Amino acid sequence: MPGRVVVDQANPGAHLTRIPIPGISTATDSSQASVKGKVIKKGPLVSLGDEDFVLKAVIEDEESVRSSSSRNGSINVILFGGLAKDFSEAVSLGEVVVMTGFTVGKSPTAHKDQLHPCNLLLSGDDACLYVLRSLSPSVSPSPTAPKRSSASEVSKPAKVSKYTYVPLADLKPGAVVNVYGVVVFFKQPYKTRGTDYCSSLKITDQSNQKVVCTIFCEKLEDHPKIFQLGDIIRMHRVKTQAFGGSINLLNTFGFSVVTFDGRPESAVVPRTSSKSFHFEPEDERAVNELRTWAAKQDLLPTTPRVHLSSVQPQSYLDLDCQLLWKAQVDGACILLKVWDGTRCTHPLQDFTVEASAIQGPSSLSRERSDLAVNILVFDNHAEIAKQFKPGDYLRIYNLHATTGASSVPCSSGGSGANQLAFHLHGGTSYGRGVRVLPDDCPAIQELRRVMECFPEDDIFNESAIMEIWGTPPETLDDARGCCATERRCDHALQQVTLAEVKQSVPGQLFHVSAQLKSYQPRPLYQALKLHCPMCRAIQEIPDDDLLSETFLEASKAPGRIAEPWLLSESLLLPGDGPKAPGRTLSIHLSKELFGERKSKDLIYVTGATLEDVCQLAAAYQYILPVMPSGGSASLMDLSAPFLFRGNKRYYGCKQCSQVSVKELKVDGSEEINEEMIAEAVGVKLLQYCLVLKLELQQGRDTLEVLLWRDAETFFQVSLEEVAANQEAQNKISKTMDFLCPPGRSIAKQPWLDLCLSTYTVKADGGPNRVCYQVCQTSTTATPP
DNA sequence: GGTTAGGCTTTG
Repeated sequence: MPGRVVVDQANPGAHLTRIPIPGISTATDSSQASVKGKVIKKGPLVSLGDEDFVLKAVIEDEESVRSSSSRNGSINVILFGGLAKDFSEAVSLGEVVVMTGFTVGKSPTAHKDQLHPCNLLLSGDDACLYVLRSLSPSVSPSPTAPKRSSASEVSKPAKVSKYTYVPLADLKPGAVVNVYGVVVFFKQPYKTRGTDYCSSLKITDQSNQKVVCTIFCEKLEDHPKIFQLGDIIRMHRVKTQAFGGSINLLNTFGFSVVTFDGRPESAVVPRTSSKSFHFEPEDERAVNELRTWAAKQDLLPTTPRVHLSSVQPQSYLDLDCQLLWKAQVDGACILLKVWDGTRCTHPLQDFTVEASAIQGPSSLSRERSDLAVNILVFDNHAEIAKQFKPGDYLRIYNLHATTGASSVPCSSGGSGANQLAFHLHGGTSYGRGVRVLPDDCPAIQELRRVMECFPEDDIFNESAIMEIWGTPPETLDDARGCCATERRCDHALQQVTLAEVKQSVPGQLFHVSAQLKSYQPRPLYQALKLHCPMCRAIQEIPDDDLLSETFLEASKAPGRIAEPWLLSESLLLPGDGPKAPGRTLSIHLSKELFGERKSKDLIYVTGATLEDVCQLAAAYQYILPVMPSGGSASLMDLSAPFLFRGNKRYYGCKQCSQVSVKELKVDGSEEINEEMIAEAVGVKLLQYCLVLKLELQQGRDTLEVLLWRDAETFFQVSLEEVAANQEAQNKISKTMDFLCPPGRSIAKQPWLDLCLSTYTVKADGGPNRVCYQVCQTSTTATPP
């Protein structure tokens, strides 16, 4: 059947010349050729509308992979039309296919994906793809079981899988083996005294033997991704070791690990950070066999998932929740504010933390703050929690719901003997730990369904951002490689089309590949703005002309500053004709700082122009412009920066600051910083943010998305640096020129691999709006 | 081609 995918046909394309993948070139006479390979990548089915589809896959020449290190052993295959659709439905990763009737093209992505310089295009009636499928391959863990092959298997007799898996009861000391198992105990990776993190787990299999495994890896991402008891784990190259009368497993050279959800009904999705891993249809069967077996055993403690609404005092529980904000309490303790969409019915212990110590939106909607609880995370877990970001979904293992007075530094004391507090104690006993769960994992989907009943809060004020521009717009062909950006998230999501993103229910994450058609604002520097973490207002950065005027106005303020804690010195600067009369510039030094030999750290200035301040900033660390107000020092209008440090300018929020210039108290050893100064003068510091509107294009479809919350990750720059120096600004504009080159056709532009979040913005009065945002994505290519 | 840990509740 031409133009279709054919399963189970004996010896397909036998009348044609089989060309090994490395041997393919644009000179190949494709009408007389067939190509065979194993599917090692399978892209999403991309709809072009009208029952037209395209799909990209990568196949690997198994012979050449085995025999040489040739880079040309893997080739991109682009399937069109019904063939793409059939392939998407009928062919699995790891299966071997034979193709005929293809044409050979030049691969536009060869320099990026390092694959074969050509690609194979399958379209039209001549194209045909055959799947070679064994009818009953053996995946018995026993290495001795022979493998039966179906008549459709064209390649020689049955080949034995590259990997054999040893039943846990058959382990002998002093061997390197591959194993499959069900996880019956685990600890999240924890830091050892050595150089590595250690994962400690216990697994079992159909042989009923329980075996302890210890995995040492320096990088957290190389550790087994175990989320819950019952997960299935496959390990390659672990060594057996006798310890305490039993056999343990330890990772060794070339170690690799893949894990799977353990529930029989769930899809077999490998969890791994390794880019190329061995996965055959037999693996899927092995996972399913273990799942079915495990389900019939009484292996796991049947701890139901505990929601905050069903927490019992003095108990230990595992909790799935979302992080709203966090605050460092002291060196060994972090406070996490979390919620799970349910209400804890017990009275809760309260904590107070400085607003400035909070990372994330400290002002939550009523609904959310009613449901949110505090979790104190100690010691080793506090170290891990430092990496968490507001919005992360967390699973906390062996969380202690405790009552009784707490004496942690942030406890606001009070009556409290019956008040409930959540502690994640230090140490790893009983698997105590915490990890971020990927957004697409079933437990998180369930959590989201509950949470969706409560209005969306965001780290920034979304409507403020949407006011800056209008509403998002509307409107595929081609398949391709990538890419000028890469995703930094660890969501195991398939790529989808822009159309699918638009059709989705908000509150989800997607992986897409698209080009950048246009972006705003132009000029680019207008994208840099100021943002208040407290009231979430966003404002423009004033230009120097405006600032000069503000400074000039302030310099005209009458009177003197006579603060008892200041030493003042005035300079009479000569004028330059009637238009530029003489003026007085005063410099004030704090007596305490002078006594602490920190007189160069901070000076207060009066009567200075913007140029004066910039000049003084070269000689002093911090410059704080002030003006007289009834004998005391007062700050200038907060539309101007209230503080300067070198090229850096610090602004305060007009709405949230309660300005009053007080003496800065320092202890001798402490370094002065902008937070301390801001606090001394009652200023709530504004933060720099970058807000870009990107128009993504995927064939004929486009989608407008925002980039702001993760702009620093995207451009890999600090926005404070961008605000202060030209070099950092150039980095951003060069990157944008590279992603969206002026005057170049879209066909020649690079592709971007992106992680997108979708969410609803509550507009005042108007209908709710769905917005899209680029998150956890970084540019990879450095523009020339 | 090599140390770490080797399950079993903090003491906030």
